[in-house]
Amino acid sequence: MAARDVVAQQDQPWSRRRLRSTNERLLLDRLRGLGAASRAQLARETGLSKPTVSSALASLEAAGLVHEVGTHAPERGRTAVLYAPDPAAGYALGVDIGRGWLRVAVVDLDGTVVARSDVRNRARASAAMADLVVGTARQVIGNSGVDPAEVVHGVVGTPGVYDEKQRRVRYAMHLPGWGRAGLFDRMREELGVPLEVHNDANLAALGEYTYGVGAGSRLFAYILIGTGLGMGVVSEGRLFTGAHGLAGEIGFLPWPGRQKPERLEDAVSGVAVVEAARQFGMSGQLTAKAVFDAARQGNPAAVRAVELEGERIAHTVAAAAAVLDPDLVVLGGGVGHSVDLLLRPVGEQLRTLTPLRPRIAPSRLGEDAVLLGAVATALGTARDLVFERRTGEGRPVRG
Amino acid sequence: MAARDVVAQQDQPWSRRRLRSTNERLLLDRLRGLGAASRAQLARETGLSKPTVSSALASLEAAGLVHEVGTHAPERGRTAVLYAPDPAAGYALGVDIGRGWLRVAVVDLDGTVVARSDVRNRARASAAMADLVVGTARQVIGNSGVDPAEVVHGVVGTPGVYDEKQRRVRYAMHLPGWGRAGLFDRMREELGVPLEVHNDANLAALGEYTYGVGAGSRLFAYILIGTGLGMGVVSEGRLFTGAHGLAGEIGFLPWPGRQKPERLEDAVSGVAVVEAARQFGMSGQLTAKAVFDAARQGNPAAVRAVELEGERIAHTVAAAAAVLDPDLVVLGGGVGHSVDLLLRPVGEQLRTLTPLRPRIAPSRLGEDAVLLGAVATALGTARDLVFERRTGEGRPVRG
DNA sequence: CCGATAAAGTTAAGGAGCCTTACTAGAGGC
DNA sequence: GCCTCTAGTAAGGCTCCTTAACTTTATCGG
Repeated sequence: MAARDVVAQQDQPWSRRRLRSTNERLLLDRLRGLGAASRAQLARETGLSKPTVSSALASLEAAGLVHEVGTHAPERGRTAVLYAPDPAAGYALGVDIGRGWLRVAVVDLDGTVVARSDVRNRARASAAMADLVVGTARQVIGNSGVDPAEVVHGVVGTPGVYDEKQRRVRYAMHLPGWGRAGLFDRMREELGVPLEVHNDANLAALGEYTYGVGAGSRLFAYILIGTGLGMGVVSEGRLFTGAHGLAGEIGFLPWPGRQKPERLEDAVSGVAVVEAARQFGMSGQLTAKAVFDAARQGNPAAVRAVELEGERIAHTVAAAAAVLDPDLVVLGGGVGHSVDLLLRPVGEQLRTLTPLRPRIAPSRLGEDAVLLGAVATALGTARDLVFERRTGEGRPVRG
Repeated sequence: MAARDVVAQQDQPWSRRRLRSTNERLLLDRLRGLGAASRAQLARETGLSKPTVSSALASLEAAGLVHEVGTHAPERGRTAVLYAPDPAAGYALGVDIGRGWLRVAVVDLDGTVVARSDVRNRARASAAMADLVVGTARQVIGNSGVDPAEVVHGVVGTPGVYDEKQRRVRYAMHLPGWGRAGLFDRMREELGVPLEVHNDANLAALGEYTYGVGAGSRLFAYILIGTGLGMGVVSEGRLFTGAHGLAGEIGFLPWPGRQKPERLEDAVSGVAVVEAARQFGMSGQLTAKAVFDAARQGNPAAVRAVELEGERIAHTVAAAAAVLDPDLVVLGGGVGHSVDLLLRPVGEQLRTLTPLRPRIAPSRLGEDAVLLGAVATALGTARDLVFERRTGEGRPVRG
């Protein structure tokens, strides 16, 4: 969304006002990259002249986006005054609505988590779940000691796809009633924070890209295997969403299963592992985790079930590799703990399926991937918002 | 490539020189969109002031990028002088190297084809093929009457993937020796035109997006079915290439064929249609075209072969749809003429494979898709180049 | 035919914001 | 104490944008 605004602006004319704004933005971004820097250093790095840097930095300081943060003594010569972005100039909210857990975090503009809460999600009705989200978010903001008005943006991760026009979630098979219209509007209203809604696998991909093993990848795919099955794709640092936000809905991949075509999601998700294990002879109260644990102990039925799961994931990876050409595929979600068991069978099967062999790695963030992705996304928008409102306060606007 | 430069520039500081340059660029682009416009009209549309538009337009005219093109009488008031981009300010070269045909076109900056030649490609050795390309390109430029130095950029479409580092084509299975290093360097040198090399399916996608049925699609996939099998993906108007330029190499899709896993390319390409027809009982000297023609006449073996081909294509489309979420899939290439026969079986099979059902359409450009894609790509870069060299000639450069 | 109106385009004045140059400030080395 | 080196400031100039007023050229209505 923020990115689209920038693109739209490129058709606008360039007056000196825009020039100044762009240079201030350049300095702020550079400062975030460096952590802290002197005016002279910024001038060298950006190519701007020293006076320009001084004046732009003064504006940023007046707007409260930047502040002095210490000094640095060069080998010889006058000591420099260091500036850094003010992390307290605004805050962002991240929410991960999972079937089992609800996670909420508030971060400052540096991306540091200032408050967080993970609560079991026992709500069955969608209204109760919305209430839980709002309540927990209020509580986290309260605990953080941050003025609620300073939480300028929030991002929510949920299964399914958010339809901007109908203002509701679609394709959230595992959350009954969650597709009702108006749910998120109510949450926005009660919370008083703008909320952006994204698919959980997409956010997990962004999280893993920003804070995890995906860093620096040109094209990277995150496969979320849990109750459901999803994939998020990050291309050149930006989320790849497709025409209707359905990109990566690999639950819909054709899968050569039985006579009647079966959805891949049903063949790969946690439920399928349990089903396979049962078919191979395991019995009792099984969960996916239990099957993986048994396989680690050497239980033959469990080993065969895991082997089969590996083959199925390999099929998914092979399809994604042929279409997208990723340089890295990360496996995460519920099976995240068990990726060590899966890597070998996936790799072996992949060799028989396709000559393409992207690097495959387990998630580094584990259960936090979705939340951190939400936080990273919200942070990006929050930084934009805080920067944009600067002008209005700092100086009078004239035509 | 041009797009990447723009991104890189965004980290550079914005001085006054850049300001002017950006506004001139804005005006030129707007002018291309409108075809022709008066200064007052441009001022209204861009938001720039009238004096600024006058002065920037004068610079552009001095640089030869823009010229007066007529007048327009408003309902009342003084008649306006109309300006338009000068199409003769530079030229671009497009080349489609296919196994059967070599196509070359020269276009002016408006995108109008000023000369074109299609020749049979009978060369078997790669060196002969390179010579044929250079010879034909020279001839087309000669016929166009354009000064060869004014052909500022060229784009070549070929099967396979061009490796920028090794400076050679890879994965061009159907062109023996075509992967040799130095081939394109020699062509560049002998022709004296910078040549960019791209995968043919990718260019076809871009061509169909720019001039064909793909116009305005948010995410669109072009499936090229001919001697080989390839897919090009255009996302938000830009080519989607993946991490190593292999995106859309759907020849590598896993395909539930026989006992031994078979490459999808072998199952879907033209050769496979012939093979299937033979298996179903046809005989004689068969080509893919012959099979399709026979099917149109009602030959049962041919009909079954076409049916099977439809199922295979449906499998491809289903996989692409689940991963990419396109709003449009175009079928083109050698089977382009026969898409009418395929649409029904593809649609039917797709219904059984996946709930996702992107719009499927035949190519509008047919055999010209690759060439027009090459031309469109070259045109973009040529416009950039011509705009950039303007400064050097028009005015002295000062720090 | 002549003034009113309207649109296109130019001229002139003013100002925003950048750069360069030249300076001051402060820290170490000899 | 003086030299050198780096950080930062001050002054002046240049570019290029905007606003506002003006000129030019067309139509319309009397």
